[in-house]
Amino acid sequence: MEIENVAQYLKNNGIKPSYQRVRVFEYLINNKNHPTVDTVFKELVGEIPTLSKTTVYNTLKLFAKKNIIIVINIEDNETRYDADTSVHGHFKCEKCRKVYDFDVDLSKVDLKKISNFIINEYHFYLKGICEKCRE
Amino acid sequence: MEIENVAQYLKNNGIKPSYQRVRVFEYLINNKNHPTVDTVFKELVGEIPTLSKTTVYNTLKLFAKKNIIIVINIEDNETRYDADTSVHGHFKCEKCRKVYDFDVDLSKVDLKKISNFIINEYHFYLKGICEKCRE
DNA sequence: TATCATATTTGTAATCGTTACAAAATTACA
DNA sequence: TGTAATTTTGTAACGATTACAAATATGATA
Repeated sequence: MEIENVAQYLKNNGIKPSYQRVRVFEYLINNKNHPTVDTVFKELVGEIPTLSKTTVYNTLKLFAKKNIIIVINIEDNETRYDADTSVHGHFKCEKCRKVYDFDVDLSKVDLKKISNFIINEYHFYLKGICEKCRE
Repeated sequence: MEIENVAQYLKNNGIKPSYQRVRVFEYLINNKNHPTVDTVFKELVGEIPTLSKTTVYNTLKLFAKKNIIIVINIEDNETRYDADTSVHGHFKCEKCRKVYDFDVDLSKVDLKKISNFIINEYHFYLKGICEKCRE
C-alpha cells in the first residue's frame, strides 16, 4: 500500500492529523524495521525537540486502536510496531536482533478446530539465525 | 507426550530436580492453561508456603533455556508458559482472555523467502472471540 | 557423621517499559 | 477574540522482571 498523503490517510481513519501524529506515522512507513517506542522517540526527538515519549506511546496506541498499525510482541520486553497491516510473517534473528518481514500464505493452514471462533488478528513469527549471521 | 516421572524428565534435560522445580513443572503439565508467573506462584504458594516469586522466575527461565517449555508472548504485559513444546497454535479470546491450543500444520506454509535462515522457533497465534463468548 | 564446597532458594532493592494524571499548549469554532 | 475541546507534555506511579547477596539445602569426601 502506498500512502501519498499521510494527513489525509489519518483523517480517513478517524484520526486528527496533528503534527506529531503525522511525523510518527511517516517514520513508520519510511522505516520498516519494526521500531520500538524508544526507537521512534529517539529518532524523532532530534527533529522535534519538544516531543514527549508519552506522546509516542499515546500516538502508537491510537494507531493500533484504529487498525492502521500492527503491534508485534516477539520478545517480552520490547513491543514493536509495524505500519504494514497486511497479514505477513516476522522473523527475528537471535544474533543481530533484526526483525525481517516475509510473505506467508496462511490460507492453506487448516483451522478446522477453531472454525467457530471469530479471528480478528493473525500473528506468525519465527526465531532463529538470519542469512547474514549464519556466515 | 506423557511424562510419568517428572524428576527423571528434568534430569534427562540437564536440570537438577529440586523440590520447587518438580512442583513448578508438575503444575505446568497438569494445568495447560498457559499460566503467567504470577498464576504459577499464587497456585503453588498455598502448598509451598516458603516459595518465592523469584524462584518461579528462575525456574521458568531455566526450563525455557533447556527447551522443555515454550514462552508465549501474545500480550505485551503478560508472559505465559507452556509445557507443550510441540509446534502448535494459540488462540487468545479478547473477551474471556482465555488462551486455547490448536493443532496447526505449518508444513504447507511456503517459506521460500527465508529458506536460507535457520529457524529455531515457530510461533503462530490468533486473536479474536472464542466459540463460547460468541453466543 | 562431620566438614566443606557447590547449587538452589529466598527476600529485598533496583530497573525498565508503560500508564495515569494534571497542567500547558494548541486547535476548532462561535 | 473568546471559549471549549483536543492534544501534548512532564512527572509520578505502577507492575513485571531482574540483580544481588544472604540463607538454606544438597552432595561429596573423609
